[in-house]
Amino acid sequence: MGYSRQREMLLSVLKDTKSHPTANAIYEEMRKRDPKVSLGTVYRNLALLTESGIILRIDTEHDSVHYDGFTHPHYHFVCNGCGEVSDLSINPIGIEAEVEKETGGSVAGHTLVFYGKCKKCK
Amino acid sequence: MGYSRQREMLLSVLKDTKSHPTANAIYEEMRKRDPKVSLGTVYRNLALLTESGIILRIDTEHDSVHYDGFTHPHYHFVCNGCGEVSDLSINPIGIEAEVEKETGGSVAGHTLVFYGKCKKCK
DNA sequence: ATTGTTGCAAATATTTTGCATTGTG
DNA sequence: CACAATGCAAAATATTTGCAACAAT
Repeated sequence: MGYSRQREMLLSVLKDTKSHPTANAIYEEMRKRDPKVSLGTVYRNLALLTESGIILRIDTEHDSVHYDGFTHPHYHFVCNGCGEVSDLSINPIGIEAEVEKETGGSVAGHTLVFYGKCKKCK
Repeated sequence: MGYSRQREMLLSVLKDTKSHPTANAIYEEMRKRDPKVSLGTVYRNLALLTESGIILRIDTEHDSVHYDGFTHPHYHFVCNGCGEVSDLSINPIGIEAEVEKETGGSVAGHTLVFYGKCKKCK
């Protein structure tokens, strides 16, 4: 994976926000800086960066996939009202070894998502 | 939500398997019993049953949404190799109160998904 | 020069919806 | 009968991909 201006731009968009944007929201933001970027490029780079562990994808029960530029291990809270995705600072749980024992496989990571109503929507 | 033959069939398909099928897999299975069922009906019933908490939806980083007829609280393991989704019997974590304190909102539930390689794909 | 990446547009895949019809209470 | 649910097909959404042109090393 070499360098590319668009990939840099995508990363910078993602690092500059706490809003966990969707592919389309990232696309819209990138278009403000360069109206020529294409949605295909956004998806291709999101896939590349996710596979390399440089960014994180967040799958929720609501809309399409959200992305997170903050890779330090952490969890998420999703509001069932407004759909907002926010970071949590609770400590990572340490039960992967237990899961490996139960499954007989190997665990590479896990995602933990809490659902509910945020302060505003409660 | 009244009774319907198709909804019963869907539930029975889901109760009879541990495979956490996708909407389409459920549709195919139902077609074997009644070739007339439509995919729209499957999706409508999956939405209804999920909202009522009668079944569970599982969002993974791989393919489309999986469903689970087993509602007793539990977590999942997804194989990055074959895509198989399996149940875990580890104990539910009790940190929703902590999340409520941090967010100032209310928590209704959470999902915890482990990723890795299963015994076969390892 | 070679290889990776892009923009564009078309193709897939997934999910939702309108509507006339049928099933359930 | 009244209302809910269905089948079908079309629409809306989301994502992936082929390919010729362009950018990076």
